[in-house]
Amino acid sequence: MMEPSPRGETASLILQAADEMFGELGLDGVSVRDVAVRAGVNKALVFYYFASKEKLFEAVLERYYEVHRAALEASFQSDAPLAQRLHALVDAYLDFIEQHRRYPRLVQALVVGNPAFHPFIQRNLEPMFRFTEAVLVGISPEHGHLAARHFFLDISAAVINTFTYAPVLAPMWGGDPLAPAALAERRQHLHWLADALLTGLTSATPSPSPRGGEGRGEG
Amino acid sequence: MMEPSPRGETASLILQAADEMFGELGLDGVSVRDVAVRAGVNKALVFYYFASKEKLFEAVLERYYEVHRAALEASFQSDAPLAQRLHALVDAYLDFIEQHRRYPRLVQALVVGNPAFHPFIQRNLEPMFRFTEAVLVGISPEHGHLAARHFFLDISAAVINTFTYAPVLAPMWGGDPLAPAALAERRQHLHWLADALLTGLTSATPSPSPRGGEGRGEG
DNA sequence: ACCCATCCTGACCGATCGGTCAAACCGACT
DNA sequence: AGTCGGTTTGACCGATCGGTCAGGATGGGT
Repeated sequence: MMEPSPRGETASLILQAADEMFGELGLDGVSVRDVAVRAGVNKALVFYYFASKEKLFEAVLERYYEVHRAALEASFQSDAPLAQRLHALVDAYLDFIEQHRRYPRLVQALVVGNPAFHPFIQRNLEPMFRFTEAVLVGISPEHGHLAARHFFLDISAAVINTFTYAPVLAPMWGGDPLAPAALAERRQHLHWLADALLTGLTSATPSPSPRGGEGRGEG
Repeated sequence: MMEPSPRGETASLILQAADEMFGELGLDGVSVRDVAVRAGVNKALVFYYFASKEKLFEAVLERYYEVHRAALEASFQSDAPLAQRLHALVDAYLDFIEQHRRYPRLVQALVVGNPAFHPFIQRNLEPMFRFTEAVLVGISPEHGHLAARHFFLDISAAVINTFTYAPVLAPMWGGDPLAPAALAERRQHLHWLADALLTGLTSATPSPSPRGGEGRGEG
């Protein structure tokens, strides 16, 4: 180990350390000192390469967002049947998170955290939103309670909360919800969920209220 | 309302201030000094009534959990049709959060935050989990990808993420997703979602794979 | 040799944090 | 009058935080 740090890699050492620590302990759970120590690097170097702790955090996230976006787009085949495209979308999401377990905690913490990050999140989330929206174009109405945006929210919530809630759900789940077998079952369920939504959508008659007497309208 | 003072007047002043501030800025975004100032009270009094900042945070959450649990249970009518019971459950969840807008941010931040809180969350979440599970008993198999636990996760995720993601979704949503009209639409969608899941469940044949060739099976 | 830009260091800063403490306050009871 | 328990105060603590700075190394170009 005479030359542990090949030149020019300092920034990525810091980025990697920040990735690991932020993903486990959150933005406020980690100090710049911690990151520097983990990276085996002087603390001042963190500020040399990244303007601030927040910028470092964003740099970590930006990397994830890029890969995530690419994974979603790669799953897209415009000529495949709709159900298959939806399954592919769910799989792409699941696969990506399985390979980047720290990602969901990072984004979730970011969303409920400092509002100063919201523009950053929006900038990165919007492409994925538009993309998922496009999959349902033609099948889902543009407005109303069956619009694509609702399904984007349903599905991404079901996927991401699988991971963020896993640690607290474990006792009720009867074992770790992120164990391979449990995760495979969850994937199966999410496929089933996509099918159920699709069936509901395609068989939906234009008649507005399928069931009587529970209109709760706007307040 | 939300329970009177647990002890004297001062303690509930602190609790109320902590509620407001934690709900907006999270555990780490608020200092004990901030809470004391907001409550118009000496900082040392916070530690006099609550052992630590974390205990104060838990006290805030515990109050919410109690009301939430009560709201869910109140929505339960064992003799009503299943679909109606599910709608009532969704409505109870939505109504509760609408009336306590800070709650979802609090729990979400708690889940992705310090793991030391996990036992606390589990203690409070489990009753609601068991309760929701009971609604589907008989209709949902005990094991496998259609077990009740999956639906608990799907629905609670769809409901809670409606609120936690609202601020970042606004630009894509075309307006505030928490505006009364948007929220009413979301409620309609969630009812539709519950119906779609129920339809899928009741019409499900015992045959395991409804569609060929994409088994990603258990690992 | 010199320069210069990049990379790196360790010491340092002011601010803020959660938490403690001894003392003071205060109404009720004897 | 005294005193006693619950309540309140302000000063204080050590630790840690994000961030800065002056200057030391290093290496390639001239």
